[in-house]
Amino acid sequence: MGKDQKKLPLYIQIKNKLVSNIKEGIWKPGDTLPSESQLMEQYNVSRTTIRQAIRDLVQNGILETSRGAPTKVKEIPEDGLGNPGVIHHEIGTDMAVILLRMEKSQTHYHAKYQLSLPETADIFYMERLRMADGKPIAIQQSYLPLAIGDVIEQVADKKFDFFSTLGNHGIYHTNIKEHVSADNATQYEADILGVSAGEALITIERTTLGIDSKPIEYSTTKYTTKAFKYTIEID
Amino acid sequence: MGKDQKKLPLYIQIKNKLVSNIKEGIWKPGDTLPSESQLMEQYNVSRTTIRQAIRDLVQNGILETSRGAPTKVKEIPEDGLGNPGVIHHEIGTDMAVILLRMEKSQTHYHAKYQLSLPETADIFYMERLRMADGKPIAIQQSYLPLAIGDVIEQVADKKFDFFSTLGNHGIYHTNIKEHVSADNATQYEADILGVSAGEALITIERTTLGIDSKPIEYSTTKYTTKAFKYTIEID
DNA sequence: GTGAATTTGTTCGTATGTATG
DNA sequence: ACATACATACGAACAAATTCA
Repeated sequence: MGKDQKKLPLYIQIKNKLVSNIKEGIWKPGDTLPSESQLMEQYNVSRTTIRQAIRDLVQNGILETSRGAPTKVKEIPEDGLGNPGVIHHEIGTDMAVILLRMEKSQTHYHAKYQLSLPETADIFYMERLRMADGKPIAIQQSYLPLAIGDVIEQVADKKFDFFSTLGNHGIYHTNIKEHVSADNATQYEADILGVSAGEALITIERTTLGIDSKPIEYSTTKYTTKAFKYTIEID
Repeated sequence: MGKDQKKLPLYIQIKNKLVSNIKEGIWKPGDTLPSESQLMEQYNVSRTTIRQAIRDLVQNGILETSRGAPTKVKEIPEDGLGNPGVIHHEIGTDMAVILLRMEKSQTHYHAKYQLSLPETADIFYMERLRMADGKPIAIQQSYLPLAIGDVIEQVADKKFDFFSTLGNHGIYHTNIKEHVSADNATQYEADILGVSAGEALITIERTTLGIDSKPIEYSTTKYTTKAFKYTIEID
């Protein structure tokens, strides 16, 4: 790790140490952190400093505090993105996913650009059909760096949403950028999704950054409008 | 104002007082606040308390601080929503708006519900065509409480985005909820927007809350996909 | 279920660092 | 260069919620 830490404010240094502990899996989602007094001793700083670091991380959605109870590493909600403010809601009760294609590829240059990977790099590619109650609701194409792909390869056909899996491996996301657009379904898409050709679909193009600000996922998902709600709430 | 303030934490009370000053126009966007020491004297609290109140409001996007310089009321960016994270980008250089309809109405019960208004209340209704470089890009229907409507009535056919106007009248928004969906254009919409019937449109349904958590705007906007980008970024 | 210990939340005071004007 | 303003950091005390013997 960079030793430029020396010039950074103390509370930032503490913040980095806490995040490291989470990234290295020493503290997992749901785990409780040492109390503020213990952290004061451990890092030899005042309570003010500890609290400021923790406050920032709570604000970042990494930690969770409540009066009287120990501070916890925030759980990644199952089948949720865990990104405060944006709510994807796929409508249905029995959610499943069908793996259409999965490969390590050298093409997909467009995706490599989004993932800040060199053109020579291999990339993990995945096409999946998202289902609700036995009916298709979306086609999703995901592109991942190989290191990340290895982690979710085993759950690609099981986990509806794989961010929780990543979290369990200490891979967190701090920044998500989504671009929303609308398209008319092609005949191919219409056939797969069971709608009429030309029907309006919602397309979501997503780039997810990890804690170190490097991309960990790029995906394009086309949803049928009937089974999908997209809501943004900002405070 | 409610006198339940007595039981609230001091810094919350301070926060409310600061917000009041802004809402009442005593401090306008761009104005500088009194220094922290002055506020300490004025409200007879410690610097910690003042700073905690200010920190919250900075986080809320109401205030703006920088080292060495006085704290300011944040400006509302012209033609921007000012809501960190969500970026609407209407593509074009010469933006204009055409007022199609404007009235005080007693119907539109659906909108009254969204605005938390009683069914007996009058409502301000407005339908506008948003243009870029002389070509239509969206149809927008806005519903506002009468008090708000009066403020923007004079600029309805001039201001492309009226949030800055509201800000100048001390009306701020702190919470925005948007629902994004896709529709196929009806013949009527297609004619107005100059596209083919059935073409995919992006529909954005928006509810905006003021500082006091009461709705100040509800709108539905249908965009052509060619001239509109919707991006969300969350940290 | 009670009560004591623990833990986070709020608030004061003070001192020093650093950027602005 | 200087005064002013916000940023960081220390220490201390009490309040309020939770946890656990």
